[in-house]
Amino acid sequence: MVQSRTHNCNQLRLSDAGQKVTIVGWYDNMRKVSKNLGFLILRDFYGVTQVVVETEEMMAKLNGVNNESTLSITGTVRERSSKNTALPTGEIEVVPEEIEILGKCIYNELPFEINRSKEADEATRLKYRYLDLRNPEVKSKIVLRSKIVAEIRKSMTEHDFLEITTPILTCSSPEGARDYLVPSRNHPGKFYALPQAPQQFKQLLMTSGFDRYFQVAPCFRDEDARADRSPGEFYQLDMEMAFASQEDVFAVIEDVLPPIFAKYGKYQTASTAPFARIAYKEAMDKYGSDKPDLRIDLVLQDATACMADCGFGPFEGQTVKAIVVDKFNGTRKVIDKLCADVEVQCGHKVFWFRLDENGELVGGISKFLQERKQQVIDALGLKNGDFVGLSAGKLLEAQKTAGVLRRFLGAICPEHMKTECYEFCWIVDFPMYEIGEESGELEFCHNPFSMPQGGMDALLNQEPLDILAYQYDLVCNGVELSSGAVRNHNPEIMVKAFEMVGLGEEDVKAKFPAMYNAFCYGAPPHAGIAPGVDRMVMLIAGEESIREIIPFPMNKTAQDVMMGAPSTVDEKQLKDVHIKIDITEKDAE
RNA sequence: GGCCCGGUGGCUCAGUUGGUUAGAGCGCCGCCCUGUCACGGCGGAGGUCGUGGGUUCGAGUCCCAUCCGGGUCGCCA
Repeated sequence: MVQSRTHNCNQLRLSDAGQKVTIVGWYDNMRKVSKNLGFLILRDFYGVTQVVVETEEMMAKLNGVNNESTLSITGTVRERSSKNTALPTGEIEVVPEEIEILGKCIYNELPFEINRSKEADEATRLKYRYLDLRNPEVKSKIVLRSKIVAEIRKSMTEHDFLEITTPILTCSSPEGARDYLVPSRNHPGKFYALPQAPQQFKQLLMTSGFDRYFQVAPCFRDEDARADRSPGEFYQLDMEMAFASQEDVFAVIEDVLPPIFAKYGKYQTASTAPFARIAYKEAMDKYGSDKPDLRIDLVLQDATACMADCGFGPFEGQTVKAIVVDKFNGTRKVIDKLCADVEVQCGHKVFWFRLDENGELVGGISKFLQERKQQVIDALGLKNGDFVGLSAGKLLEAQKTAGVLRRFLGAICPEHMKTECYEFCWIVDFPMYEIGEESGELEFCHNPFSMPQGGMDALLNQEPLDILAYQYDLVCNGVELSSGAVRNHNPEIMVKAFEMVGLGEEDVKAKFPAMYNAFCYGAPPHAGIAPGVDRMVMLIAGEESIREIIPFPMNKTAQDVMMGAPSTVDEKQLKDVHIKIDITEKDAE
């Protein structure tokens, strides 16, 4: 019978000296200083404790025991003769009387050293994730995630929201991302789908009379991964409020999130209510992005007029955007790298020149501007020493390119970027419709369920491209955390909104039957949002890769290399669900 | 699917213009060491240089193809 532990490995202090204790944990390592003297470090979830092995008998018990085996050690706490102030338990050690091996590690060499697992190849880390997670530094991010999620639940509950779960097996939705499909045994040829988000269910909850709903909701989308986007599945803080406006939603988020960011974050300060509200159009114009990083104080200017017909080919007939940067003295090498980085990132070239300390236009494209020097200086408000970065193209292209340039400039100009804080903002007033790039026809810009600003009147009387939606994004430090909207709860306006893009009542009914029908029975106006939990934890933890904050992440190609998913299944299983595998030669390659 | 970066002992990486026997740190194994805490000292094992083909007297290095990993664009209403 194993003696149960009396203390964890981060608990014993000098005041415990003389006590008989039992501690358990992993054999972290042993510093062996002589034949019969060694210092064994025992590690558990809570910390480490030193065990001094100083007898032949105890040393013999550890002979042949590999690192990472689990041990139970019973002994007496003793004051150390040489203390380690860096450790909470550094003033004491345990003198063992009994050593029991609880779980052998049969390998004397591991895929990577536990305390340096973050340096190992990522595929290896994922395959041996259970070893990777033994690294206290890696484990701490999962602990952090747990604390953040607990705090979110607590705060949402205090704001009178109810956590309600919604189905994981539901039906495929006709728009959006690719679905994960689940074949049905009882209904041959039919499929469930895993929800891309609980969108329709939460709106149905509102229609059912629930007033404030939230859920830490798993969402499934079969799309390719990014550093900040896990493939397959992710979590949202999904919430919805009945009889609520855009401002009601903002108020809840502005109350719930900043304290959590400030409490657990890498940075201790976060925006307070109210967050900046920036219209979509203004964001594109000033920041060249619909997810601007407000820590950077640089803004875009329009330089189309003052660059017109200057003879520089790439500007010919294009919109030109400029970013003026003072106190930037990057060398030619730094500027070249900046331009190259932007081009790699967005595929478009950027250009530059400088107004030097003597008031001369120098560098980059300056020779095209000498004749109109004063005009350029006046138009852009240049001072001696200013650097000017430029982008060109159709309006949106020029804006986006300059937006990327702005981000890179922020990263290399410490004077222009606050780093130790979380800057939130709302992007509001998204257009309801846009002209589709491929179709050339009017399409929904975002979510077809959003309420157009001005309601039916706007749909009937405004230019379609001028109609704005009650649609908003939450952005923090240049990361899009969430989209949300005031929903369209009025079946008539919904049908009209669909008619604008060449669809009609039948399409609404076909695509969203439950929601459409429900709204015909008296629906409350409602609004909501769903900030991504993974991205929030990533920002709070200050991690660059989303895999660091997910307990068991998949790799870039949506495989779980530890479990071997996805995997083949046997014929019987396929037969049960009426599935025949049809792999073409091309697929098999 | 496009583009970029990478793949060399268990781990991290170096490897010059193509040139003899492919190196280092960590880890592992053995011996020594009575207060270590990134312990130290001495010795040792461990490599088809992702895979296949080509150029060459000679390829880790050059060329072609391919696989794998990461990043990015597309995609993610």
